[in-house]
Amino acid sequence: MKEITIYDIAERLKISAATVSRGLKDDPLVNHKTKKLIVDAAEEMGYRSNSMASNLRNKKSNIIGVIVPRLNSNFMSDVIAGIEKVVNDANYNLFISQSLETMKKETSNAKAMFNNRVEGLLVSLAYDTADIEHFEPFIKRKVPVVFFDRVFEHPACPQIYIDNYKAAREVTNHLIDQGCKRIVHITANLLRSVYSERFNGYKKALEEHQLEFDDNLLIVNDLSSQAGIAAAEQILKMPVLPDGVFVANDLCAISCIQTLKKHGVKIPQDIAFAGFNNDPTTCVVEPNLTTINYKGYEMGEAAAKLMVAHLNNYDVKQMHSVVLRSELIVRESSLRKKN
Amino acid sequence: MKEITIYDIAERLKISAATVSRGLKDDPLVNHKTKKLIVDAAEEMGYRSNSMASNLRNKKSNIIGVIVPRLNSNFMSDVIAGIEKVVNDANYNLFISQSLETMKKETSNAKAMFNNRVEGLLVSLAYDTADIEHFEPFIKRKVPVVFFDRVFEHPACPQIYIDNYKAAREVTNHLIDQGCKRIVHITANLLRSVYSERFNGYKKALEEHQLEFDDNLLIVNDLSSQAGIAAAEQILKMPVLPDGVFVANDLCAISCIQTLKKHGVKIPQDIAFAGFNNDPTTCVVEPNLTTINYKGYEMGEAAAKLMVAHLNNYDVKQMHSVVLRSELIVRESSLRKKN
DNA sequence: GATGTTTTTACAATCGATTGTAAAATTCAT
DNA sequence: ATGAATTTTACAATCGATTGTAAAAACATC
Repeated sequence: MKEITIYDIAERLKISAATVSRGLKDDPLVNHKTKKLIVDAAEEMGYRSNSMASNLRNKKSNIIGVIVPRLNSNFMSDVIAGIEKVVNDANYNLFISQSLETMKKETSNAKAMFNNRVEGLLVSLAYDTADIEHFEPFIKRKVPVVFFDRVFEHPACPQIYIDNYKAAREVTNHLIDQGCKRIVHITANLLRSVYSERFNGYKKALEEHQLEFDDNLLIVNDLSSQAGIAAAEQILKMPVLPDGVFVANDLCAISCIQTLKKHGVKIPQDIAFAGFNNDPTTCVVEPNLTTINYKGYEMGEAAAKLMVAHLNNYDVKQMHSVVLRSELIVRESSLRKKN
Repeated sequence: MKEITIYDIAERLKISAATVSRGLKDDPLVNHKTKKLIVDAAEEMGYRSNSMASNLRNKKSNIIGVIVPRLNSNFMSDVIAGIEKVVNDANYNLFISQSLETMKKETSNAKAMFNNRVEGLLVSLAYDTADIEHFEPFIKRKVPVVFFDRVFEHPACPQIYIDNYKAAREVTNHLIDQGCKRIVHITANLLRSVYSERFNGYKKALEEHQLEFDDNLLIVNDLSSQAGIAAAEQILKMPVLPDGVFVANDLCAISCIQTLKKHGVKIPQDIAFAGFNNDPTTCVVEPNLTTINYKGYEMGEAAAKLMVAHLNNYDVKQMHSVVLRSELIVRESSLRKKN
């Protein structure tokens, strides 16, 4: 099964390969009639362009790399779906890899991407990534690196995220509104800006209502389902039970709720709950979970669009960060007052 | 920022590019000492191999393509995660695209994959794919096509799936065991073997217990959350309420349960429920949903491993299909007898 | 028909790594 | 030291598409 090349077409038509190459891509240097002959012959002979040869010649790989902590989370698969759509429509190809939440794998993935000469890199950082040295090779070579969700501040790297500070403040305000005075905050590594921002929003809301921040009410874990159970146990052991809990993601919030329920705690009467992400599960758990909604799909789209714009040299160099909309969705888990 | 090539290294060391090329890949034709010189120089000069050049020369793309119905489902993101791991470890790269459940997009994705010269294709078919004409170009060129989950029988294409027939039969048997006599089956396009097999398993179990299959108890939809609500309404309108429901996925089962609950139906006392997939949500819904567990991650791994084996010409040509383990997980939603 | 314009096509080098083969360098035996 | 055997290295062609430039063909003008 021999591959057809432009040389084969050239030979068949008794013209030069250069003309074939130009003819196939609508170059004005080629006569209409010849063009048609070329395209027809290509079709008939089953020609397909060899992207490796063309990439080599053009010094372009046509590949956009993606590194995310995990592929199998609700949020992330939405993001990937959004990225895929935009990138495919722009005729780029996607290389996807996961860091499994470790900086080590993130680094090795980045190196692989680098060696594969991706033309751009979309990144959401791992849980323990402390610096972004490993992206320097890209930045040095002016390969655009765009961060999304779990971002990192760097002058050369655009960011896509939501206003975590504002959202967290809104959530906390809502809980306070509902009469909560002792609000536990469960979150993850405060090195990640998403979590530190949420934490700051939480503190700000407390402050605005003259509630003092209590160190004992802060629980830092990895926000896994497992961690939610442990957090619940920690809460049950508190000398005074809190009356509200704001968890930085839904997964952990839900397992925490379920554990507390098993111990007879009434949600929201005893403890009001709020999560973050609006996972589908939030509408299944009883009571339904109050949360922050922000669409992963749109974040993926936005990040990919920004990347494509950069690669096409559209005028976006001045766009350093894009803040996406997010909204508080109030459900039963936090409703203690009847309106 | 000029890229370093083997020619640059050759010049620096005053040897030929051929030797550099060989030295970098441990060819026995190159002296130990020279090898070290080459590797050191490459390291120092910041050399990175140009995969496009090497792919062109080797006529290999190093790319494995993946086409799935949707990226953003629990099951599928697990699968992708499994595939990613295996493929990355084997030093291949992944091109991922989604058909969005339409044969049309599946076809165009396949064409794109073909033009990008993927070396292998992993496919889970779209909802309405009726034939696999669009994969013929791959098969003709001996590019391995491996189907997983939503498979299609073709002598040249290995398949990875679970025994849907057996699993469905087991689920149905369990419901019958719990005293159900009128069991509704909610499923999707019976063209897809996953669904027809489940349907057959369901019928088989009925037959084994001398229960007659009733056409009115079969509901075919797209198994979406929306469809679950509609199905619940349809059930409520039935002249005689069923006493059991077996849904071909969890998503639809859960929305159906929730709708029925809203109408005062008691689960499992009035109607026992079972789903399929073991989504995380099954442990959140009340009552927890009985379901079939099979790990997407492992399916992804298995499919990718089989692909890599084929590409490496390991002795797997005779492995036409791989059936993965699945298990019934009994939870409250179907437990009417106390053990 | 000679000259000038414009359109169309061909030549040849290039992108960087790979590999069969020939040539050179080294080692060894005598 | 000489020739044979072996190790090490270099030459050159190849993979297929691209593109600047030169050459050829077609056409128009006087």
